[in-house]
Amino acid sequence: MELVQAKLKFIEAWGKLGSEWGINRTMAQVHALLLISPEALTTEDIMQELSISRGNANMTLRDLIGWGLIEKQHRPGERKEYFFADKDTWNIARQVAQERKKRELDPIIKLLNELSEVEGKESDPAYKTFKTSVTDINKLAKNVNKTLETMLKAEESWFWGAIVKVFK
Amino acid sequence: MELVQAKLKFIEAWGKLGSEWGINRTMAQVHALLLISPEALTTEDIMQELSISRGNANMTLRDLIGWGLIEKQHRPGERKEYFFADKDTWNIARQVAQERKKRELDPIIKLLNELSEVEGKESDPAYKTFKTSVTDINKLAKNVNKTLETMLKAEESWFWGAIVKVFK
DNA sequence: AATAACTTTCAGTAGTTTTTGAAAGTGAAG
DNA sequence: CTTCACTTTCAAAAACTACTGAAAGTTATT
Repeated sequence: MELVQAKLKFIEAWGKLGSEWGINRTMAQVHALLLISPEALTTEDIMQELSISRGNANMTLRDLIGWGLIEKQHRPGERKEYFFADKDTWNIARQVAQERKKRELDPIIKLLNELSEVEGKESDPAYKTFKTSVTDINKLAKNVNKTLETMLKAEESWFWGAIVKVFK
Repeated sequence: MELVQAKLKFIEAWGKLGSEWGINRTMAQVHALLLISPEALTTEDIMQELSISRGNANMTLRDLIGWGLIEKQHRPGERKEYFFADKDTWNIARQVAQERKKRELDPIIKLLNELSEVEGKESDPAYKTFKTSVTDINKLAKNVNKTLETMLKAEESWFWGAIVKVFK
């Protein structure tokens, strides 16, 4: 396969994957573009490569910075801003995991803890079923949380080494 | 907290979580409703509880069956169909993991393998950066894949036991 | 074979999210 | 203090996704 087509395929696939995970397609595509680009790019470059508007490019870049996935670069003597992506895949995975944990897992754990406190009679089937479901989901959520926390702190090689050791 | 409000909160939260993960909000809410319901429910019940249309309820229930999260139940002497959710949280997690793996991870691994084959000169920075990114993501994806496969086969207690043992 | 009890479909509508592009903002340099 | 080179904002439009409800379809019962 040619590099040019391969790049297009990669950008497209990354965009699709993003949108399946609740991440805006354009954001994922801009990220993909920067990931495979050896040089930092300007807003103009990105607009051209992906055929998107200035406004869209600007917002998307801001969001990516918010997720900790890309950074601004300034070059001496130039007023333009350049953007480049962290190329370390493990960092990317951690960044994304951290952001989603904060936005999604943490609030749901908080809620589940509250819902565990609901009051009712053991003899009421509606109560019993509710309580059991909530308690079980809570346990699962806490295990996921613990594992994520370990991952966030861990080095890649150690993490997968440990996992593989147990699961082989 | 009262059971009635707690149920509403749970359904709302589950719906929100679903939509953040690319799962239709209504589908997640119907699932939540069935999860905390001790009895199997009819389409009619679900329409009423969640104030949704017949068409929506029907499509959503079909999708949930497709995900392996709920089942139809027939009662002797009745023509109505009843629906109930698998209440085992670990099964739910596995079902969802399996479905998403099949739809998302498997295709991306296939593509990454293809993209690893791209040809070019080592001296071309565009080529080198592309290749490195793709190779790294590929490695990560394969590790995730392996872990998921283990999870899909595993018993809950064994799985978390193993994880906790390593990460404590 | 007619009715009744239900389920499924789908064209149109409503609601949500994303994108555009022009205008406003910013601040460095002359 | 004005211009210039850029960045940011945001209202309106477009694109996308989800939902409705009436009509068509299905199957059990009489």
